[in-house]
Amino acid sequence: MVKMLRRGNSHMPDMEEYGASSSPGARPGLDARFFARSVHRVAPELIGAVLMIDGVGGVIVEVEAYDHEDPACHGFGGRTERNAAMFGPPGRAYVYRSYGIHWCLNVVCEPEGIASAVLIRAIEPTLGLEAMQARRGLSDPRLLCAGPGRLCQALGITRAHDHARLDTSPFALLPRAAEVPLAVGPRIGITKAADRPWRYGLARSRFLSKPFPR
DNA sequence: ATTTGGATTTCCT
DNA sequence: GGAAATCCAAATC
Repeated sequence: MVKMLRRGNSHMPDMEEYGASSSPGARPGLDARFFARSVHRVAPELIGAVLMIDGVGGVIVEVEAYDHEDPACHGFGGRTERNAAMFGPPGRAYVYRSYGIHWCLNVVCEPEGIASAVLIRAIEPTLGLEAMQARRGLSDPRLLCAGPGRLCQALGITRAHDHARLDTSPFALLPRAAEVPLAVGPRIGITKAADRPWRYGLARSRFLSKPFPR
């Protein structure tokens, strides 16, 4: 399924309103106010945004939403040491260890105390390609950041970034510049609440972790 | 093209 | 002890 995301409508303020972390001459980044809303509104708006760490990164092409009433959400069963960031302020990173091997990056949403987050699942690598290729031991751009574990390896994201703000150094997060064709479908790799269509992607992108069913 | 097993942390029963 | 928001390579269809 493909539809166009509109930039502004009567229910939702324009994304330009949310920028606060501006520096002279730079487009304002997405800050805590942008993320202090329903995770189901935030997630699709992240498609097309640019994520960087120390200048390395690219365009977000795939995310998934996890809300506080969602059995698949890590915060659903209450706070633990691992998921503590999900219960903290919005706009921060929640980084967890997946299958004992990989790191996965989320951005915390909703007002503080409501455990929800957007899992960043894939980006199109555009900035600092050589750094990403070196960390991944791969050259094929299509495989560099196509998956939550892969993109964390490419960007050098680890537990050290858990709780970090995404609107200040070393991170930067810029809103998408224009409308994007959006794909929607069920989330990947979960067993609980697997039917909920809360995976969003840039339609027909070659940099997705998997194509969207059509 | 699709399936399988191994690597290994964190949390829950 | 076992499952999990994963990835990779090897084997088999």
